[in-house]
Amino acid sequence: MRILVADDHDLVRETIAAFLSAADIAEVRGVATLDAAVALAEESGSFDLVLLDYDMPGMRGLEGLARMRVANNGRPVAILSGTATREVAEAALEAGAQGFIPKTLAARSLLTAARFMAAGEIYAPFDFMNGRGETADETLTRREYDMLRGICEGKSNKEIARDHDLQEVTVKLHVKTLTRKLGARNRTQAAMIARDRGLV
Amino acid sequence: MRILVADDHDLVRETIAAFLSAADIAEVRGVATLDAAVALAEESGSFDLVLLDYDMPGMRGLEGLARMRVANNGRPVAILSGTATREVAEAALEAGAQGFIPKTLAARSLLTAARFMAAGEIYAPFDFMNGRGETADETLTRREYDMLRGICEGKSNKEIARDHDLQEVTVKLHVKTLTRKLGARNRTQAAMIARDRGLV
DNA sequence: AGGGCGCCTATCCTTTCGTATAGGGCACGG
DNA sequence: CCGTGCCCTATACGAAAGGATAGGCGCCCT
Repeated sequence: MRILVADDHDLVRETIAAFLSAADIAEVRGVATLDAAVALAEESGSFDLVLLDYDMPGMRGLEGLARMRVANNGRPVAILSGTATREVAEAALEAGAQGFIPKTLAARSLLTAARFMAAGEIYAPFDFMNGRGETADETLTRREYDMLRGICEGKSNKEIARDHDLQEVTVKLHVKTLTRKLGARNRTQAAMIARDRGLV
Repeated sequence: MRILVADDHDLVRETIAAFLSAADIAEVRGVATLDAAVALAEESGSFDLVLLDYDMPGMRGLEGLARMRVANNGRPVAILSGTATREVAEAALEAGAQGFIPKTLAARSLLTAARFMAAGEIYAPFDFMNGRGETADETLTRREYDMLRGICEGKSNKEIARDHDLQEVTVKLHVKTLTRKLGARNRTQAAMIARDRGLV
């Protein structure tokens, strides 16, 4: 079985690829952009399953899904995301995705899901689709990402403000909202969560 | 020549891998955990050289070295570290490592060292082995590790104090010293450094 | 045209963090 | 026995962080 993992976050991609390789998956390839994924599929033949990160250079929402489906000769393409909402998941399935994989999914489940989708079935985790699983509409804005980067570098609000030519209060505002969105209690935990999810 | 780079820090791993690839190394693989490294070696055959980060999930000190040596069919496995002391380097060589690579090593030297080790020679940088290279006596005490764990979980000093039946001031004291030892400016940066080095 | 959203700012206030200084206790090794 | 290192505590103070409330501006979309 040949699987292609397309994710711009190294850690995620490498880990997933390594895990699938460690299972009985014969060939696992990894790329970091949609263009690379499309090119690889066109050049080396279609894959039994393609896992596409929703937030990846070139994706433009679900436009990238359509391109990939063509490039993969209509064979299974699933969306992978750590942040996207349930609405996005539904839209993805609507648009012909073979499944939707939240990055919070347990590794074992991923393997099951991968086999399932490669076999032509549509996979969507139940509790995610029914709101119970991390509604996660908590997508960060550009500014919030800026603040988050600063936090992860151990900077103070004042420094972050200076770096981006803002007032300290404004930084505090963004920091407050982004920590809420990440489900963190304070900046430190937000930094750790960001690190875990590769948001930095 | 096939080389495997196992390091949980994305940037380091990718950089080393890219550099080796850019040289005349035929195949360079990268993984982020010891388990992935072992699995890959067992599945895809042994490597001419494996570079193992000393601070990486699953390593448990030099236990991981032994596992990897078995998984790689006794072929060269070297230890890679940005923090470990000279004592660790010596212990690693004692335990059968093919070499010890401080991350401060120049890129060119790395290439030389890699070829050297792949050829079966034992590599250990002279000035590192003789004390001049980063004594790194900045080793944390038990208590400081306790505090660090709390910090990484996003807890407040007060909570950490309660968890360990201490006064808040005491926690502050330890936090201050450990952040100094780690070269961090504040708890958040200390948490990130702890993560990067796998101290948690 | 109005509503929603992202964004910026302001004031005010409380809590937490970080640092400094100054002790006492305990264990270990020279 | 005394130094050294680790640990705990106390008081105190300035600096950050965090939270609440309120308002203004620009943009997009229906």
